[in-house]
Amino acid sequence: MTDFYSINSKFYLAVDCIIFGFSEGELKVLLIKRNLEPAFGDWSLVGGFLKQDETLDQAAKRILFNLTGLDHVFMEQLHSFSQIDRDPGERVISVAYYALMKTSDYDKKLVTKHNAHWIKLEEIPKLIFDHNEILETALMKLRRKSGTQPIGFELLPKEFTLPQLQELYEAIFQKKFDKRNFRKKILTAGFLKNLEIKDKSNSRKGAYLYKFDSKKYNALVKKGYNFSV
Amino acid sequence: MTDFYSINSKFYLAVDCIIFGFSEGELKVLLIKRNLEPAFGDWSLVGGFLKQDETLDQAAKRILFNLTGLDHVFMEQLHSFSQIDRDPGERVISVAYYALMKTSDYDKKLVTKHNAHWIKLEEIPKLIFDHNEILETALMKLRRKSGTQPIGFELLPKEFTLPQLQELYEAIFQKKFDKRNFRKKILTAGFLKNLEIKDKSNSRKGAYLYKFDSKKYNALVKKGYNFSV
DNA sequence: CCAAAAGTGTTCAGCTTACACCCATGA
DNA sequence: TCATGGGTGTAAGCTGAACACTTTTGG
Repeated sequence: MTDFYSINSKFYLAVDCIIFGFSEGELKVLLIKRNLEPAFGDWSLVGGFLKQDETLDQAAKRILFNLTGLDHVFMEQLHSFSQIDRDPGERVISVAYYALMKTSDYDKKLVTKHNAHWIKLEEIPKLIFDHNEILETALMKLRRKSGTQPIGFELLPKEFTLPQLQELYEAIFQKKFDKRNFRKKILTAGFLKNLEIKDKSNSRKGAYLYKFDSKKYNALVKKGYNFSV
Repeated sequence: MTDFYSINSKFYLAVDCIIFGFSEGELKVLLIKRNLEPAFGDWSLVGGFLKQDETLDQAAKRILFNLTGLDHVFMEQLHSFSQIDRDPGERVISVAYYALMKTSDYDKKLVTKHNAHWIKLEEIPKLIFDHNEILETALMKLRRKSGTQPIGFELLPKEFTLPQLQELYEAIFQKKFDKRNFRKKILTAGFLKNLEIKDKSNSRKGAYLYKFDSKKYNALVKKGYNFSV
């Protein structure tokens, strides 16, 4: 029985995570400056190896949790990378995941311990192996997906203002939107709830805080609605 | 050096292919009725194991070529499936690929030898392992992607008629389109070339043959065009 | 001459885009 | 009172959806 399998090769499986965040009006990625071999001192994505008793999804969750202390983060499988020499040490297949998180609530001690840093998209350094390519793939996916599904909200705090939301979409798509049109589209869609509280941290006048109402959104989707910016 | 890696586990990596075709107005999938162990007699996707000296893309190409004798088929990585017991014999991670091909030009001897059959979407049998789930994922991807990129043309012969094209999109999206609106949208897009030849195999009047002009299409895409039905 | 499929235009509604000024407030 | 960011409406153009009849031709 096992013979059928054992004529085949086995491979190391890495899980690498592209962790996106948004703060100070900028899209950022959580990157590691490695403090262990191999490639000591080089920059890389957050990653680890798949274990026998876990699925890829579980491995990705474990890796994210170990670094940030966060559970229940938006996370999705991206693509598997298998260039033969992508890791010069050994043949390793990497399954990439991307995550969207709120930069406010993660465990800073853990992140410091792993020597991880939030790096702006425009300031991404050379990463080890094919990690720059993986990151590029993730970014394309984020753009494509943000255009049709409201995943952007995963990057904002639970309560956010419309100017913040617009800033986020402008960071994702790298272009400016018209304030009035943007608000109109978002608000007429009907899945944002105005909390009637003003956030004055950014202006004297203050901007209303809103909350994403996923129940209303899901009801819309069932009726055939498709979010797009 | 190798120590760093060797504390980790290795895994079998399968590559499973969902091969879509279109004929007689129906979307079909090429499935294998297994004539070898394990699971003799059961239905499955086309698949194989990754080898040491090839990438996943190469493995997928090899598997497709061995079955159909075709090279240069549209093919894309879909997703990796890693449920621990998905294959009850051994732990196997499966990387799925989907392919779109013209059902006209494949090597029928090879296909017969592997006991493969074109099965209509509505008549998919119970498949081994999680292959039904994989197929379902592929179908969703095909629908999503056909909505924004002209991949449907991969399923038609090089020269095709507009009624054929419409039939294809109706099969993919499982709904009828208005003939006039469909033609208008496709033709005004400008990447179809009328060959001024009529195909009379389907009607006395005959329908004009068209060709997909990928140069024109790529030029459009560069200008920001986005295909959608 | 007729059955069967191919081909063809117009109208209306809703959506997207472009565009400029007033509002509220703390310092 | 003023500087700063937040908030608001309307008109024009474009796109998507609905809808029915004529054309061609082999048998």
